Amino acid sequence: MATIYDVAKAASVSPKTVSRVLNGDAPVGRETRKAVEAAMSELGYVPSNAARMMRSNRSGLIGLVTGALSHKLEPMEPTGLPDLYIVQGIQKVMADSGKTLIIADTGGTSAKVPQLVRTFLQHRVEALIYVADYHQQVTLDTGAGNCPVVLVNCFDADGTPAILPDDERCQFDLVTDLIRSGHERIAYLTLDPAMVATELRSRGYRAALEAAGIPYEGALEIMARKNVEDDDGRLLQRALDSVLALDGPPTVICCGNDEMALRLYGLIRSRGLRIPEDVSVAGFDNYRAIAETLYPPLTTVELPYLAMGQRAAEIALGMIKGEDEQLAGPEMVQGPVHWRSSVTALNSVTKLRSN
Amino acid sequence: MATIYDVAKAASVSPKTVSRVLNGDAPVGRETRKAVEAAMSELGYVPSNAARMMRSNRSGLIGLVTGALSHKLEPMEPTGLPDLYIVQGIQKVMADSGKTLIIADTGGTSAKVPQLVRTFLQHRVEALIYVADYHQQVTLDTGAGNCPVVLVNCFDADGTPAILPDDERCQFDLVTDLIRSGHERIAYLTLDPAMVATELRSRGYRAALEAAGIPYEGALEIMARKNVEDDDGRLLQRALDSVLALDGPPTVICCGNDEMALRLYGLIRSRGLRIPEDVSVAGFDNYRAIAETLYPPLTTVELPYLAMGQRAAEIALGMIKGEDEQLAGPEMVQGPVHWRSSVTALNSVTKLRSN
DNA sequence: AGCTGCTATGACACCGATGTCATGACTTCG
DNA sequence: CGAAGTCATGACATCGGTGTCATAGCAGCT
Repeated sequence: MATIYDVAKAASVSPKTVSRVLNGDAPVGRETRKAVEAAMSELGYVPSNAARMMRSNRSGLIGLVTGALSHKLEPMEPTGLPDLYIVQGIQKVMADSGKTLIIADTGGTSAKVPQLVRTFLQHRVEALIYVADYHQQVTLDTGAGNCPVVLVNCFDADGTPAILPDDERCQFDLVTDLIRSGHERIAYLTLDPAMVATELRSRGYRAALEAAGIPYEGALEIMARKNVEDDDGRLLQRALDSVLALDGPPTVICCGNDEMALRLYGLIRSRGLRIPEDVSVAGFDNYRAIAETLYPPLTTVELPYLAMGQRAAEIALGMIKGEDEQLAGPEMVQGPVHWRSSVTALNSVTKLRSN
Repeated sequence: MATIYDVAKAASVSPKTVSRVLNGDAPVGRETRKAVEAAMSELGYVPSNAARMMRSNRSGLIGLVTGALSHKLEPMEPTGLPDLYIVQGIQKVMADSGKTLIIADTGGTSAKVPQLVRTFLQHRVEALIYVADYHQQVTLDTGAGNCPVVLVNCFDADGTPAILPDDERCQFDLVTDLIRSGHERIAYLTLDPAMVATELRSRGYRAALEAAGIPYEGALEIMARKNVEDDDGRLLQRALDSVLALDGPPTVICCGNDEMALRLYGLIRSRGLRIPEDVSVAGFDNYRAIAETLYPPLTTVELPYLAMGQRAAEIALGMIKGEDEQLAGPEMVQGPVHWRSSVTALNSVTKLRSN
């Protein structure tokens, strides 16, 4: 591979002059510049980042640790593919600011993390971003670096800067919209209560009811999914039958996520009911392959994974520049409700929030 | 950040000895080694890959260009998220062999590719892998490098090593299994014929019929999806009605992909038909969030994206080592049929291929 | 004793860029 | 016309490791 010296020789100038042409940090004569540029393209010269980095101490690299790419191998992924959207958001912001992303995957075992972090430090990454596959608490061993760290979709006990989805607020918004459109009997089939998100969304559900003056009824909120292998949908069936058998059956059923809603479509129809004429359905996640493809399309709320990634990247960039933004705790991000035809309006509301 | 010199001073040895401890390329005295190791952990020393790379000319980096992370922003992605599985497969193999992946995203515009490749070359990647988001022909401007290149899910005119899904064979296997289970009237609702995969799968469909001695009937193979924005499912409705209205209606309907099958479930039921009692349905892709969640679960064929990624990574590693595997043309990879209950067996076949 | 061979270690150059300083030619101004 | 300032360029050191070669100490053999 051609070096700056080869170019210099070919153009009959000093290496330093070639450097100046490359970086434009000092004036270079018109003729000289031309000669150098000709020599560079002639030799197919590409500057070496390694050498450049040695002097400047700036790698231009951002390290990203994630389970995103591999957790889908597991049979029991709790949610969907949110982390991929997060990665996408990060990638976009970083690319726009000239940084290059290096990505490592935990492969599901967090034991590999220290090793991965070490590799990143060897490459002298300017910041480290850790993306979890679902909202959770983590204990990250950053390997004693003064390297900026940002957590996404997770948080730790040390107050490390973190970006989190506002599960509570999202569920609150969704349920509030349902209420506005005239629903009062609102069932909520939840995910595994061991998950942080489940608890938070539950709070949002209850808060929305309370805000509207609708009494909370325990029989309408049922756990319908456990993160264990032998749950092949029986929990969901039982939960559905349970709410349908109530004296005042729900007019709308909220699901823990869009996959559950997809399953529920089948179950509801196999009981001879129509969606949304007999019962409305709402999801969570805006997993578009499902929500937009289902018939009728699914009303759901979007967790703003892309935005979370972008925000995390911005914070990381800020920390690199030394702007001590002092994110004391986690920063919450919320997303819009997507109103689709799986929910009927029971009243004649003229205009719903339609973002 | 501590350097090898700091460590040397702290341990009262020469830098070279520290280097020897790090790499184990020459004998070091027991006491000396201990002292050096103590000094290293004391100072939190992490070797600089940049400096190391300068002498060895080995970056340990593999460049990956993809549209994977961003194409889902587009409203009209042709298939699903196959490329993510490919990336996952690559990542796994590379991590196992000690390479670090650096990933860049085209953001949907292939115009950015040369720029991205340049950045990779600056980082002196040892190989370049290009992953397309769906089976297609590309013209990749590798920027005049002698850097090994592997294409995945795409191919070019120059015979660059490429890994491709064997669409034809997969569709052939699926249809053959349908025939074995007693089906003879097999409809096939295809994707946009402008896509390479559509043509190949069509061939597989016809070949399977021919192999079984079943005459091909044009009315049973209908284009049901165009990659244009204004197709909101009307094509699919028309296609369905068209095959159902035939004199000999199909006993099973094959779909261009699992998303189409998901849509079809709704349409079939809205016409009062049951799945699979009245008509069976088969998909393509094994998009698990759909295929496994649908009720009844969807019979489909898996495109082995993960395996494709792994194979591509292995080939890239081989090329780095100089093993001129001389992949003249593209290498085809196939995947298994997943037999699920969306298809009834019309005869009493004792055992089906059940991989 | 003298030679060979092995172990443990250090001195020094080098990889490919860039920062610092020096230099020569030329312009501008008092 | 000489001093000061700008422009264009080059010499040289330096970043943090590693490859090459030299060297000192010591055991084993003849």
